[in-house]
Amino acid sequence: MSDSYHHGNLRQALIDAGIKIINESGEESLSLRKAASACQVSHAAPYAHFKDKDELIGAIKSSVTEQFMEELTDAVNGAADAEQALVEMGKHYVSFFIRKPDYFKFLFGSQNVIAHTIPDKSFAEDYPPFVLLKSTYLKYLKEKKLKKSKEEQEVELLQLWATAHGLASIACMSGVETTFDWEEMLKGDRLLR
Amino acid sequence: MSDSYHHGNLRQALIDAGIKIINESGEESLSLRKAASACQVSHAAPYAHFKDKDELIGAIKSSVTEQFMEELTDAVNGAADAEQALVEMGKHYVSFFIRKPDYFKFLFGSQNVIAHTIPDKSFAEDYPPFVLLKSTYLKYLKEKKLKKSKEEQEVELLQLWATAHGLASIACMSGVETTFDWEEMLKGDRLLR
DNA sequence: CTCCAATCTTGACACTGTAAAGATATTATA
DNA sequence: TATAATATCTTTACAGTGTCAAGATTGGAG
Repeated sequence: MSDSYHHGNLRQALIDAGIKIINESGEESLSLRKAASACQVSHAAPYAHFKDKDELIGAIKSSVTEQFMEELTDAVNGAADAEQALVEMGKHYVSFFIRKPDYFKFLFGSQNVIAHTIPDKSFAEDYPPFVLLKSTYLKYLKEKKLKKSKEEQEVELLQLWATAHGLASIACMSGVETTFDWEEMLKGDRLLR
Repeated sequence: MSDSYHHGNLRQALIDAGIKIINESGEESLSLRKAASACQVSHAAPYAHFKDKDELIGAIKSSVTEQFMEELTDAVNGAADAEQALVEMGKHYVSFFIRKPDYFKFLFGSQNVIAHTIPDKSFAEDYPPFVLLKSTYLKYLKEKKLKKSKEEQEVELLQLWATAHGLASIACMSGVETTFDWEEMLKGDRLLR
């Protein structure tokens, strides 16, 4: 308990410090030494918990992805039916990153989130946001009693994901408020019908 | 002409060296000093041509974007009609980055391409790939004699762009060959009709 | 109580971006 | 053409970075 030498929970503290730094001054200013000193610990202490700077970054990405998933899950659970759940999920997929563009740059920037988050990369079948999208979409098909071939389902799923992800990317890239109308895109026989 | 002290065209040489480094070992391994030494020049020489590392990176991004535009333009010009031009442009938008995932990470990664490429950021109205997409789309509307409101046009344009960009992003992220069917997405009353 | 493994510190190294001061070549000026 | 101004490049220096090695400190298992 004597907290001179042993921090107690340095691993989590480093992750939190990293997130704070990213929020305050962006990813590019995140360094192992800054995170360490934010935890009042020597510059080499992180190496007891992370093999690499990359490993710390991977842990931070997982943590941010959990935040992201929390919002998506809430959006889906709060919807009246599966169709609205799809709409709300897409809306939040985009608006989350518009509110936190630094998160988007961090997650989908230089490195590979998916490779970081999931071990075996069988496309994105294990990537949490995609898993949630897929299950919601399947519920939607059942709800509307729509019969589609596997191929058609894959195309629609990928298109839904790509549209939301592309919008988020474009918005975060340009830094300008994109006046997109997500409902307009989904409805009107465009992506869903 | 005595090429001891003065390089002759160091600015362009640095850009080329940067591109080569990115292609060979990714963006994260690109440093001013490496680019300088690749041009057989001292490590501070770049500062005669670029205020910053950021400024060199901006120049490289412009150069890569030109390459990208070349392929898109060829695709559009080689098409029989405007509809096929739209399809081909989208196809190449994605496949270009699948062939060069490091380019995608570099362009749309940590920094802001659009802010780099164009001075005043009025959304993306000046971003070359978007400009080409827009003109092609308008030609397509005229060709098919389709009347759409300004709002509907904007939604469709943004959706086209987001879909292509999202697919590229997802493909480059996961690192896995995405078996997407671009034509399937565009045709079949999905994005175009 | 002792010993071991986990955790943390200290010191060192190579590499980075960038600034300042000086050297050299090119261009403009007179 | 001679000289001055400017652009280009080198050298030196410094703070910050990731990472490693060696040692100090601690909590816990036996």
